[in-house]
Amino acid sequence: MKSVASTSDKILDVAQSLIVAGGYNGFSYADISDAIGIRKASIHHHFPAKAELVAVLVDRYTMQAQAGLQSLLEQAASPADQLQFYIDYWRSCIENASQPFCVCAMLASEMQMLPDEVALRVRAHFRNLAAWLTSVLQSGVEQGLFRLDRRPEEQAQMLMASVHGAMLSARALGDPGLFIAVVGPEIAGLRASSC
Amino acid sequence: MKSVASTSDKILDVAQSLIVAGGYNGFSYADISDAIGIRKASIHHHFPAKAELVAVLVDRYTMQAQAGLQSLLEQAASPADQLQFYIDYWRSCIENASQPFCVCAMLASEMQMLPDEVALRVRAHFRNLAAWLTSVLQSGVEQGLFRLDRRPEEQAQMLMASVHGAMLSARALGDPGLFIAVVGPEIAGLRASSC
DNA sequence: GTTCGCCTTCCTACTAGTAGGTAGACAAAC
DNA sequence: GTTTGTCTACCTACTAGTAGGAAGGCGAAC
Repeated sequence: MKSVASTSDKILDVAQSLIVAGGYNGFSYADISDAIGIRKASIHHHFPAKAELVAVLVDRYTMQAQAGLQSLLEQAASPADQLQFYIDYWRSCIENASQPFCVCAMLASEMQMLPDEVALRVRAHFRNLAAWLTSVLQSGVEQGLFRLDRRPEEQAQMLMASVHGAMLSARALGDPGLFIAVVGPEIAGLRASSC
Repeated sequence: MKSVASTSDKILDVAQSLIVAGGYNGFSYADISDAIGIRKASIHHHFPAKAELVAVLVDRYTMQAQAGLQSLLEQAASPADQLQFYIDYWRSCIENASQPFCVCAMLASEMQMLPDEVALRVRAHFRNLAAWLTSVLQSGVEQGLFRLDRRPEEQAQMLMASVHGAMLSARALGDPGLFIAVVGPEIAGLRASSC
């Protein structure tokens, strides 16, 4: 029994894929209107202002991401697997083009001209992701799976930057395989056997 | 004897800083008009269409970058120094906020909805930068300065991704120091003494 | 069990303002 | 005397957002 997505969910879904493609200024209420066959004014009924729509969208994205990362902690056996599943998730998103970029990475690039309510939430997502990576690396070190050159929080920032930079290169050069070509070696280098 | 910048150069300068802040859709002819005290129509005299303006801008940026990277090869003694000067350049750009992001990295994030003439040029810049980094790493290996885990071209892609990802993190978290905190260790890991 | 009022959702029709772009006049420079 | 650069004035299309109303669901009052 699959419940049909509500109108506001459909609006957020479309808006998200439009943001992934072109950022905050890269979509309009008219674009969403065309995509889901509803009038512009009806979208304003659900989300009075654009900044609010995107703020809700980022909240939803952050919560989904947090839930996904949490379930990775519970399902994947070791920190090494947790990291591997995380990048495998993005690899498949990029390779089947279902979501070829992180919404928050996209918005972060426009940080300087984002409404405050959106900028705040994007920043929170970066902090959450960095914290998750830090804890996974930390656990890996404690279990003797990883040998890090730096403190876990520094190494986590390096890894996060690699992931976002790899997404960007894959997009810039039109080569989805570039993502894993960049990120794969990066996590391989963290393994205890590397030195 | 310093020649005064021409109007078209001033237009490109302003457009560049606006793109760095908000991307292709983040600026308008009216914004440029306000910034340099000239009418919108006068900008259209120099650059009939927006896509053309940005294409010229990216051409100029790519040529400046190529010249800068070339002079780094000539001025810096060793490949290790060349790499160091390259990231020092970006560190200072980010820390004094003169240019806190790479124009082409910014545009690359919007690749999917860029006019063809712009997308083409952005992609070319990525290829140029990757090629430069590859040749520097290659030279470093030949001189026994670097020990790489991967082929130079792969390692160059990883380094480029790190640089762009570090810019993004610095911006997202509002912490300019994060750039060097991420990229510094990354190039330190390439040095022959690391293993 | 039907009428009443409220709420949700969507609609048509509109606003003020901004987008990129054009036409043509004018003045100075070559 | 033509080219170059700027201007005023304008255009069409699109932007986010608003006003006001129609259709239907739902629970309580009668």
